[in-house]
Amino acid sequence: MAGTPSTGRRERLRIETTAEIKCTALELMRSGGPDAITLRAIAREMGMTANAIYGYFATRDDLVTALVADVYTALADALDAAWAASAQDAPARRIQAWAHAFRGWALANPEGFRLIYGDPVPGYRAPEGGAAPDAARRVCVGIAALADTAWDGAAGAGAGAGAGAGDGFGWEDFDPGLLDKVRPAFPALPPAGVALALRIWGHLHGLVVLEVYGHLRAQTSAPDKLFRAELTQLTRSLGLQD
Amino acid sequence: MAGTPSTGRRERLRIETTAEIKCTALELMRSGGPDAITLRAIAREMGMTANAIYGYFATRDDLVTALVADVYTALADALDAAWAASAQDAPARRIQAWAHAFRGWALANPEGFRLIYGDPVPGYRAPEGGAAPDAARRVCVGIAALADTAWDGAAGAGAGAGAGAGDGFGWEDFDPGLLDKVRPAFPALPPAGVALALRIWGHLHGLVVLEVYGHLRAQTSAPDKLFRAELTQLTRSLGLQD
DNA sequence: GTGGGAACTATACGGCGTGAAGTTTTCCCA
DNA sequence: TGGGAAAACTTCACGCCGTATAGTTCCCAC
Repeated sequence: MAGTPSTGRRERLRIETTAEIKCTALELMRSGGPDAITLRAIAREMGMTANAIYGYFATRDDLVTALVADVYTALADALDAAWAASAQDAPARRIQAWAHAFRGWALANPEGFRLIYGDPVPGYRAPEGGAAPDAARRVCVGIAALADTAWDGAAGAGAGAGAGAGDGFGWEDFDPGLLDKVRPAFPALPPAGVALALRIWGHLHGLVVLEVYGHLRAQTSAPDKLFRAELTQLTRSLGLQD
Repeated sequence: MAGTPSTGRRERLRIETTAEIKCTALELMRSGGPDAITLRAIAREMGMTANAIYGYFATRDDLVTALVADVYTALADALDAAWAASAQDAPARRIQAWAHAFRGWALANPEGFRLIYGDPVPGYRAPEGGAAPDAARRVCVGIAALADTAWDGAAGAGAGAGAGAGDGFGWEDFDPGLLDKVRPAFPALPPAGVALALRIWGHLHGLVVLEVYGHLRAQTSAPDKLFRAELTQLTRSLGLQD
């Protein structure tokens, strides 16, 4: 009832204010794009002075970094949830469910998508470590699960077709931090499978980013049909029955 | 000798100054990213006042629009040149040459790539018409040429595999302005072929944009190998001999 | 109840896009 | 050849931004 007794009123307030700052920033982003994330605007919204925020984030970029981490984590959560929800389905359906969740999230949160994958805000450069790379790896592991499912569920020849272009890959081609998560989870997945995962990532990301940034809409009025065709072709090339 | 007599000294100077503004802006972009494109910085570099630029571009966004058009045109030129240079090669090699030209241009001009395909500059929103959409369509037509080559050079079954996922597309699914250029140039290409072109665009764009924005490098140390594998798989799935 | 530290404000600096007004330069025509 | 219009450019101003510094207020532990 008393909550964690180790945290006094002081730190609780601090945590709440920190959360409010991030929440306000996300609201501003949703209504005005990532560019609207402004210390002064946040402070205005919260009835504070811009400088007060410096008590919670050393710099504007630190705040943006925290937002990226939060949003990226939300995306990873959504993808994991979609994956888990389709646990009973056939491999092809699972992959399609995951991909639709990806596109759906991006279209529902275009500003968040730009924040994560685009140039978030004027001079922002992402720092080295932190929570955002973790979320990125979670997404990659999720795609590796797709690849593993394909490897598993495909006829031998089918998997060969999907992997055929992956010859020549070795574990040394990939980030150790990624492999630390991928290899234990999917022991049967060879290096070529990880390469396949990254290529699938590229396929889906490409179509979605073109759509979110409006480049696709200029050429076609049916991006959803295009995406569906892409998925059909993807599962087919992986040798999966749909 | 006298040049075009219809243009007096006045307009010639005007054109030169306009070019110098754009050139200076591109230099700033190359050295400091798209964010460095600043009226004041350009003016400083040129020994002028920031407001003087308003005599040439009504607004900063207008300048950015002009830059986007120029850079996009340069990209389209590079791609067309690569395509023309491989005219004697087999379809698979031509497609690979085009794709490598695309990735190569992006890696050589990452700032330009971000300018075209990302969030160029704080609050910038692309206008409706103009030269940039033209260049975009040129690129799309180039990819349609890829698809047409595949349609042409592939065995019937192979083309069927590539197009299999394209069933259900009609001409009404695509931008009339795009079709105006594509259909006369490639009369044999069905709607599914245009869909295939857009999907190929998505594939390549996805991998390249992930690489340019650093998301791929975090997961693999061999993005070039990945891209090559992608192309091998692409030509294979199109039923082309490499 | 008092000292210390955390939270916050006030003020300031330089940089940004942009508008209004004023000044200089250039060109064209009477 | 001179005068007036137009173009090119500068100056000043406004409100926005991130951020540094210094000062103020208030809560909590001793």
